[in-house]
Amino acid sequence: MPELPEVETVRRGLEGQVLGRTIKQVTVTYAKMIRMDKERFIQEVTGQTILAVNRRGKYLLFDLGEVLLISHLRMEGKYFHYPRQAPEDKHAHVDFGLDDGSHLVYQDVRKFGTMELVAKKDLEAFIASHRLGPEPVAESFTLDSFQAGLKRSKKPIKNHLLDQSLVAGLGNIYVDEVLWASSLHPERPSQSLSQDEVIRLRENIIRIMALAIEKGGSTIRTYHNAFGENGRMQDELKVYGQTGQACPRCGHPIEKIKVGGRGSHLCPVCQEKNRT
DNA sequence: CCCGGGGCCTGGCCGC
DNA sequence: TGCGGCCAGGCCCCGG
Repeated sequence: MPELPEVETVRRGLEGQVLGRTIKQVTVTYAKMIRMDKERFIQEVTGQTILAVNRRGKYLLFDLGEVLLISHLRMEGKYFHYPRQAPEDKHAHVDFGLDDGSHLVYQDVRKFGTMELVAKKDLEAFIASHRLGPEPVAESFTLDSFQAGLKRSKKPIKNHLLDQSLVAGLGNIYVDEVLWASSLHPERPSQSLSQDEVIRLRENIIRIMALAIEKGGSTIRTYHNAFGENGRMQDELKVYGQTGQACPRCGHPIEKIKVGGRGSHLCPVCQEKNRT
């Protein structure tokens, strides 16, 4: 489940392998993941050079000059880069043949990932239409806008952080981690947070996302080697996947509950629900 | 407007 | 052992 740190790790890997390469040929074997006409996608991508590999939230942005190829890995999407022909793989859905004879392959067991082309000038509109909040860095993710967004909503804080609108990039793992670090119960209504709690939460989001990027992301369930799957952040996780283990802060066993239909790990003592 | 639930997918796991 | 059923989960869409 790639979240922002894992996508950033993938981005860095891709940058090292395909930057400056020209796409000579594209093969799409699962058309539904291309969110536009498949033939038009192939036609527009073929012959373009990868000028940069950027990222916004959990989206990868391949800069092809006039257009951006926007790729979302969703749950299990992965990129593989082969120096020659790619091996047969029933989970490989898109194959980009590059001008040095190498192949960049998108592989996705669950077929949830998406690819689309967006004109570079329409990037801001794309971001706005997807209600994508700021990157979780201090300069972009301001206390004022975060606080204002929380004040307007009764939504449980966990659901609110997952919807990407207040801040981009958090998924189920890192939301559980930042809420634990902030001693906040995931079901606390957004608007019930005190100013001190909002300040702490924001700082923990910025800190934990930066740490996770530095650690190369988390490797939770490895099926194969791929970009971004050599992470070390899993060793730093305090609550995610730690059901029954002692809370590192108070020693009470970590519990797993459902919040908004999602598995949520928490310490019921440190993250008491009925607090200010 | 908000919220909840279903759909998209498939492999792994559980229980019988 | 085999198999049915359920779960995981980001995001979108629909209905209330």
